[in-house]
Amino acid sequence: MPQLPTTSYAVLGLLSIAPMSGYELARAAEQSIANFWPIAKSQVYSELSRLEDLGYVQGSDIRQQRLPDKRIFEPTDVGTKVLDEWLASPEYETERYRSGFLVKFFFADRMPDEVLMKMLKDCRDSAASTLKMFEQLIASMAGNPDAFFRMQTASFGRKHIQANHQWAQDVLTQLDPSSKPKKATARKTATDRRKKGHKDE
Amino acid sequence: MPQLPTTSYAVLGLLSIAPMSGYELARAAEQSIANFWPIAKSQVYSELSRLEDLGYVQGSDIRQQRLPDKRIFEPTDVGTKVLDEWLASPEYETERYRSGFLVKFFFADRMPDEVLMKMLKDCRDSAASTLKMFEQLIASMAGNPDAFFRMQTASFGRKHIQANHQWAQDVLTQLDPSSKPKKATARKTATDRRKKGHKDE
DNA sequence: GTTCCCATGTAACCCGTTACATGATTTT
DNA sequence: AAAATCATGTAACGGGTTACATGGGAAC
Repeated sequence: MPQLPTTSYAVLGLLSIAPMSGYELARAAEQSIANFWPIAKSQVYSELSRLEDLGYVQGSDIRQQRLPDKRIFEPTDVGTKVLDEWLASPEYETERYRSGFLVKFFFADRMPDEVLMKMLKDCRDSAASTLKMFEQLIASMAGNPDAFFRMQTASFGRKHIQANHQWAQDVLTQLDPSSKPKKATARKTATDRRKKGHKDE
Repeated sequence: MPQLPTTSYAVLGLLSIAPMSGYELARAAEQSIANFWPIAKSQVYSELSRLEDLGYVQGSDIRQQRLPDKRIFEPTDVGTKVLDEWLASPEYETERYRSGFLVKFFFADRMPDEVLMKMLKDCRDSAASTLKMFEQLIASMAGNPDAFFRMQTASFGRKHIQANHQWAQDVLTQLDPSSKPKKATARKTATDRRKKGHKDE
C-alpha cells in the first residue's frame, strides 16, 4: 500500500467516527480539523472517489424525497485497517508553517512606518478575535471527557494564537516609545535607516 | 502588474539586500526566512528566470577561474518598485498552518497508548531542541539594532515553539497521572474507550 | 579515493485552491 | 423576489516538493 497524503487519512478518520455524505463530511471537517488541516469542499469529493477506487471506503445511495439524493460513505474493513496502521505508526507527520506576513515583516526596513504599525495592529487584533473563538470552542468541550483530544487540539490553537498576540503586542510596544517610555528608541526608525542607507559606502 | 506569489517577493527582497547568484540566494533563504517561508533550491532558479522574464531582476555573467561561472542577479528599478509597492500595501498576507501531527492526534482515540505517549514525547523533545536553535539565533542578533526585524521573526519562532513545548508537556502530564498525582484520571484511557466503544449502542 | 562544496538547472508530480456549474427547497 | 441551504460535483491552474542530472575542484 502506497502511503497516502494526510488528507486521505483525515477523511478516513472522520468517516470512522460516523458515516457521512460528501457534503456532511466537508462540513464536519470545517468544524473540527479545519484549524490545523483545512480541506476544500471540492477536494472532499475527489478524495472520496480516490478512496473508493482504492477500496478503502464504500458509498451507498440514499434516496431522499425533498432533498437531492446523497451517497453515504463509510470505511471498509481494509480502510479501517489502513487508518489504524497509520495511527499506530510513530512516523513523523508533516508540519508546514508558512507566513507571508513574516516575509513582509522581515523586509520591514523598506516599509513605511504607518504601514508597519497598521500591519502589527491588524495582526494583534485578528489574533485577539481568533483567541475568543478558540476560547469559546474550548469552553464548549470542557468537562466532556470524550472530547479530550478534540479539546487539546483547540488548546493547541489557543496557545499558538496567544503567542501570536503577545508577539505582536511586544513588537508594537518596542516600536512605539510613547507607550512604554522607559527604554529609549530600541532601534532606528525605518525612515532613519532609509535616509542613511541610500548611499551606503 | 499581476500580483506575484509571496516567494517572488521574498526573492526580490533578498536580492535587494545584496545581489546574489542563485546558489547564494538559496543559501541566504535557508539561513534567513526558511523557518517561516522555505524555498526549495530548484524553485530559486525557476523563480529567478520568471523574474528575469518580467524584467524585475537582471543577471550578469561572472566568469570565474577555479569555480564554474555564475550569474549574479540584482533587482532592476522596476523590480525594486514592485517590491516596495508590495511592502507598502497593507494587504493581508497568506498564513498557512498545517499539522499532520494534530490530525493524527485528533484521532488518538484509536491509537495505542504507547504510540500516543511516544508521539507526544517526540513532539516535546523536538520542540526543546528547536527552541535551543532559536535561542542561539536570537542571541547572535541581540544588541544589533540593524537586525531588529530579523531578530523579531526569530522571536516569533521562539514563542511558537515554546507554545508547542508547553502544550506537549501539558498533555503529557494530563495523560500520565503518575507524574502529577493530584488530579485523578482526567480522562478514560484510549484503551478504555476502545473496550467500551466496540459495540456502542 | 570518496565525499563534500561550488554551481546550475530540468522534469515530473500532485496536492491544494479557486472558480464554475446545476438545481431544488427553505428561509428572509 | 432574493438569498441561503442542501447536495454533488468538474475543470483548470499553479505553487511547492522531490528526484534527477552534470561536472569540476577542494578537502579529508
